[in-house]
Amino acid sequence: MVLIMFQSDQFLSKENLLEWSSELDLTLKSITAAKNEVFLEHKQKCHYFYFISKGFIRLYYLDLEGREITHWFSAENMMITSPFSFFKGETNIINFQALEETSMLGLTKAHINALREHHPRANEAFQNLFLEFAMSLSRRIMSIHTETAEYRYLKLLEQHPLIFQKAKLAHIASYLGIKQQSLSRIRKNLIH
Amino acid sequence: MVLIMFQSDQFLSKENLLEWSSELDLTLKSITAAKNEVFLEHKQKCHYFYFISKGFIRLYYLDLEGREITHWFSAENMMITSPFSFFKGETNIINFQALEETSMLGLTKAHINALREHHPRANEAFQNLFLEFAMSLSRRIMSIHTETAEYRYLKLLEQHPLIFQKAKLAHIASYLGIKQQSLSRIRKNLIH
DNA sequence: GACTTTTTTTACCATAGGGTAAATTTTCAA
DNA sequence: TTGAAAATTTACCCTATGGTAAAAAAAGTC
Repeated sequence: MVLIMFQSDQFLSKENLLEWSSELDLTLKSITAAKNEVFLEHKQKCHYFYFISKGFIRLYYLDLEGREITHWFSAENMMITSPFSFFKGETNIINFQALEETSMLGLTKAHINALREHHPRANEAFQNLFLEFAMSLSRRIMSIHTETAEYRYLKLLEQHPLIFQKAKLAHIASYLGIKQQSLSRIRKNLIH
Repeated sequence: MVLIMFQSDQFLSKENLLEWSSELDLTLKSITAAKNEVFLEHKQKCHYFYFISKGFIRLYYLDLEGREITHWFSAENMMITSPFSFFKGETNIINFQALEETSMLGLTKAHINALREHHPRANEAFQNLFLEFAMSLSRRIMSIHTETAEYRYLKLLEQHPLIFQKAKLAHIASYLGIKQQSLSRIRKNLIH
């Protein structure tokens, strides 16, 4: 039903993941996606927790009218999955699209369980990822409920300028919860 | 900064918590709050992960104009805390208010660590709580972005009728992200 | 049961953002 | 470099929700 994306903390770096995995004789899957490729579609099952080594990803779903709604952006050194599918075994409703050529490590549930069991720091790091994810979602709801679209746009621009380099304004508008025309109007009024 | 609330799953029942705690010689704190009492205020530190044995709780924060915004409701057999404060040690920004006479168990971080370490099922259950919490927040953002206020009102009424028995319409309006007058108008338009 | 306080509704106008559609600008490919 | 496609902006009018304030209804208190 929903998806997870985490800003990877200091422990869940590419180097740590590879080192710990090799100690445990685990081989993480290498996954690449071309620019604009949707490498995981809704209605499919999500088999991996993805670590993004390089690239940029947009997660989106379709509303009742079939319009794409961007749910999250995810950059290098972040981890994403579709929790409802990956953890709960249901079919996924989120599309994962690479906005540029992207390379990832794919961790299966077995990989994650092994890492958590044998590396206390990995266990802590995963726990922390979930916590950070939940907190960022809470903050986002609070932001929607107390801030204007204009202010949310400015904050996103300031805090995540990378998104504006990689994604289309249509993607950003739906992430902010408004239509592209409204975002365009907001941008115009700011310049004035 | 933000808060957590979880629908307790089958493992994190009051009975299990008490049984496992007594096996480990842990004494959980008994906490009660009178009707309308704010038992944890913003700017205070949150020392507990609360299990609600009996009662009903509203979590709210103040926006820039000082208006109360309801962030979550929480009923019996659910667990809540302010993760930013409880897990990260920062000061809390959420007010915890009992909407009726409420009794709770207070678990400290030491309690939770001990339970997770010695009871694999408790560990799983806590992991699952975080996951469910994050998924429900994701769903809520998707709902805000794709559904009208009227539809979200009707869905809340259908899925969580208890809230309408315990909370004021002003609380519910701010939870839905609208003003009380707007909720009142929506309700009026539905009746006719 | 009358008074007070709280909660909820109503009204009126203002405003942010949506719907549709077209114009413009940018990007990309031949 | 030019033409086609994609992305972005603009325009016009519409609708949902907000702001302010008052009225009505409900709940609590003596």
